[in-house]
Amino acid sequence: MSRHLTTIIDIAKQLDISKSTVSRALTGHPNVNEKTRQRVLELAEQLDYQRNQLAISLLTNQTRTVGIMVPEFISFFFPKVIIGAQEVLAEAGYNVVICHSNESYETEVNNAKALLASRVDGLIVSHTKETRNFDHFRVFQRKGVPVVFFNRVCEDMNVSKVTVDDYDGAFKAVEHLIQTGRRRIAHLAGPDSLPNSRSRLNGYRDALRQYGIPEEPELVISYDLTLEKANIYVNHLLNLPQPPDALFAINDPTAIEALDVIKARGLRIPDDIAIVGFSNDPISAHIEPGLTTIGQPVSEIGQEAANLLMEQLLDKEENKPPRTVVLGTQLIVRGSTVRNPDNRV
Amino acid sequence: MSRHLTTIIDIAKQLDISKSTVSRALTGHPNVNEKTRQRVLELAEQLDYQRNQLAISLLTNQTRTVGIMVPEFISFFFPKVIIGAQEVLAEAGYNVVICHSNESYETEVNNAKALLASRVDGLIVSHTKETRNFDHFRVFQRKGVPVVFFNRVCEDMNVSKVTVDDYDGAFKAVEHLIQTGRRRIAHLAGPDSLPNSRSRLNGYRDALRQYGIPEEPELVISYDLTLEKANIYVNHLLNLPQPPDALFAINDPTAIEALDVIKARGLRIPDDIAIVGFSNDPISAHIEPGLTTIGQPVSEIGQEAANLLMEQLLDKEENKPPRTVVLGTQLIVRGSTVRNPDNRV
DNA sequence: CTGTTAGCGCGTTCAT
DNA sequence: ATGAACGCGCTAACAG
Repeated sequence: MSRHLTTIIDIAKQLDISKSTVSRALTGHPNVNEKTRQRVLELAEQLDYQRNQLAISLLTNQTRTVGIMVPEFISFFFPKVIIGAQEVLAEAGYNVVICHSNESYETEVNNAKALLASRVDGLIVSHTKETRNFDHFRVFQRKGVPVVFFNRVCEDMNVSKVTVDDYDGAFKAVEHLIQTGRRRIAHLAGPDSLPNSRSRLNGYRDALRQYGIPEEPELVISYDLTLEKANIYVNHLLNLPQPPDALFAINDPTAIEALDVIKARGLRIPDDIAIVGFSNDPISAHIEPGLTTIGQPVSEIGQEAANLLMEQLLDKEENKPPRTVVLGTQLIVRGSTVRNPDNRV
Repeated sequence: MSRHLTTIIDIAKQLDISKSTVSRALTGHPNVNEKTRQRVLELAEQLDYQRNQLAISLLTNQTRTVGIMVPEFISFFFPKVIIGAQEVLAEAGYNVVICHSNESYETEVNNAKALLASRVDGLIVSHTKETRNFDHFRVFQRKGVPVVFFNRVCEDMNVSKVTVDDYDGAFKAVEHLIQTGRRRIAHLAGPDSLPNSRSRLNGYRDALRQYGIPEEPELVISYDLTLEKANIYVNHLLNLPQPPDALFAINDPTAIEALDVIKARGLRIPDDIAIVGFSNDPISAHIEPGLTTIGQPVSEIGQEAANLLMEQLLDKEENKPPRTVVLGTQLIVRGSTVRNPDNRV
């Protein structure tokens, strides 16, 4: 296994011409004899010639590759965002390198280093729930590699961002619970470190306030987004002297875990307790009862992120200021909040 | 934004030493004065120096990067395989580039070219359902870049492969249906082009045969794995003069679609018709009733694939022959086949 | 211990 | 229309 791949020099030698000519023929340069070009192209084909992207990147100082880093990609959300971004990026001739940090700050830092070392032209990222320090992302900025955050965004960095209106989504979710008659509405919130979980908490609070319902501190629990903890806290809420009559969960997996716990305890949904999630995970439409949730335009998040990145990539010189795009959400009503939902989606 | 990243030459100039010394200091070469090393390390830190992986790869003719290409990654399966592979690969110091071909042959070919151009050291791949021609993978082989197939494997290529025992899994699924009293067992099969769908079909057939149940051709339908078609064919089966009393679906999404159709028609599961899927998708445990299915060791598939690749990567010289690893499956009984499943997983 | 030189594969001047 | 020479950033071989 010699592992020597054909280079333009090999082709040049065999054809007894210079490598410059081969290079020109291959890249479609106008100044090259049509017959020579044919011979080069033929031999290249015959020899399985593949241009070495490494050499070109080294030469041009751009890889036409962008990195996408996500905290996980088991749930449907991040893969779908990635696909959305990839559509736009591929269209523009960019390759994509996908990394996942596994919700680990350390892995995130390492991935960032690897991405920088491999000289990506740009970075699209949603950080881990552990991330407090963003220096590993600031390096990109400092080196002129544009960064776009989505979903989980660093508020302190002056870069483009894509989010959904988490505040509004949460508000709509809680408003829906209130309008269907609930008064003791619990909220399983995410870690305080994530801006979107703070926004959702604010939406929850403001909805209660607007409808004149006092907030009960014992009904609001922040947790680390693991299902084990979700299980514990749902049980805790149900064991309260005055248990809640509704639960607004930070995301669908949490809501589904809650639903399982509640069903296992023999309570009826939505009669005894109603549940709303966030994100419209595909599972939500399939469970019994269906989960009322807040839908987000997932692919669009990816597309927008890619667009914002392209904006920075193309206007290298003009120094376009970063932009933030906030996308809308949608209340999707299913059986976990009303008996006969009409718009079962 | 100058986009000039610090190089060892910059450091060398500022310290008035040669770039070789800088290189040595940075890579931990023993032959370098400890004081010089300190000065270099300090300045490098201060200047945000990041080694240019491109240059090193060009030089060493290896990128320490492996490509993983999958047909899709919305379902849980492929992401989980990727994570499994990544664990092993990261441990061995390899980076991973993830591509998805979106079940499109054309995209697959393009991805393969890009991966080759960016000089990955190896490739782990599961091909699209459209793929009939494997020349774009053979190029890797020819160039000495090891390839490992998993899940959907090319039978004609002499490379390492990881699969599960699809035949045995299907056999167990159908046997379970027979043992719980079903006789008219339909099978929604995958496209004939996929070896694993052929194996599952064979398992189905042999189970029937072994239990003396004649195969009814009208009960076996091959289709393209899209949910639209699944919907159509399930309805078709139910409209048969003698509808089936059980359905073995090629995978869980298909089974879940069938389950929805069957419930919508007011039939009782498992009394009127039983359903078994394949792959143990997380959704399966959450739907009503739970879906009986065949579990596969998903992360292990990824880990094994990575191991087989490493084997080829390390023994470049010795020319180790490719190996095929076949992993076992597990019948997981839930409510879609028996009223009170005891081992609800 | 350190500096010099060569070369990885390619595109791009600048000549011819 | 073609060739020679240079350089992208780095490591390694060879001299000191």
